[in-house]
Amino acid sequence: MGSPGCTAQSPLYISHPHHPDTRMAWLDEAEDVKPPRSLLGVPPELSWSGVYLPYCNRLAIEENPWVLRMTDAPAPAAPPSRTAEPGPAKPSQAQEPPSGMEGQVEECCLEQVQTMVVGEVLKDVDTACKLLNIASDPLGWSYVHVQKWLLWTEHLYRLPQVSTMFQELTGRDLCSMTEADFRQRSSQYGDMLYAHLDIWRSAAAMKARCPPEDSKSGADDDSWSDVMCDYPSQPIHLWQFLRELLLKPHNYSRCIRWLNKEKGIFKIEDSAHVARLWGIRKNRPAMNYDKLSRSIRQYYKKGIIRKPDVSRRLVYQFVKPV
DNA sequence: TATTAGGAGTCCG
DNA sequence: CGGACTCCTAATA
Repeated sequence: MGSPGCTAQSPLYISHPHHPDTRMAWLDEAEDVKPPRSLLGVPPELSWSGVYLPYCNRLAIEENPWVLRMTDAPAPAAPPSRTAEPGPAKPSQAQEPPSGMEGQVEECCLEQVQTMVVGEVLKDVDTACKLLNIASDPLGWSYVHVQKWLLWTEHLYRLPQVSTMFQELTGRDLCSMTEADFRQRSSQYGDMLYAHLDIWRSAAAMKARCPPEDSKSGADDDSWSDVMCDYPSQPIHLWQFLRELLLKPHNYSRCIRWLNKEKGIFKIEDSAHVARLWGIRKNRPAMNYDKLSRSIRQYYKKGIIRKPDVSRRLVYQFVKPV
């Protein structure tokens, strides 16, 4: 039988790259989707740690693998139970918790997890910045940047369309708004957006405090920076965008990946997802794979992208490999 | 049913 | 004007 099986479990579920059954609901169609309520009510005056843990617990459960990959932590990952509470996770395997230094160990682990989580959040904010081509500090955002961020946030938390409630606002405007102001614009999701903005502001503040220094630090297979430096803030071309996604397998291999990097052959694994990302990037909420693929096909004539010799569905080839 | 291909009109920087 | 978006028809797997 073609029963959808795992899809019916959570009311939050819309679509997920892991599932072949990708039911695409663009933002304005997602009326039945409730926001992750546990995100709400996070007092803005809380510090990093206070803010992040609730968020990350939630986000891990929300399953946002292409953006927030908390679940990829090297620690023996707890099975993704659907309880969002930050309480002690019940070990599912036969593993006796040591009783003696339990407190110390727990505290130490907590700190490690916290550090890791903060790092991951910073990375994810950074990735989102690059994907959206906006600065990480909301204070510098234009109207357009604000809208992009809103679209992105809608996408992330599967919110119905809220961006219309925040038109004509710069990042500075946004930052000067109180939580009540947010709620006034969107009674249902205002506080959540406020909290999410707070994360970005904190991330920007953190980045300012600790300068990047990333450069050669790790074997971070690939870096956006070179890509982004080439086109500081110009309108990006589709082929460039696709290449960017391909150069970030860590985040996007579930939706687009190389089949043969040397030859420039790649496969779009989740066409709807790639289209959605492109739509967010270009501020085109109505973007879909139909249109995206039409744009790709325009590249045939221009000799930028072509179908590989053996044509396969959703497989394309850069004429000039990277 | 989703993907592929390409024509054609439109919009925008 | 170029590039992308949009809508379209038709073919194909």
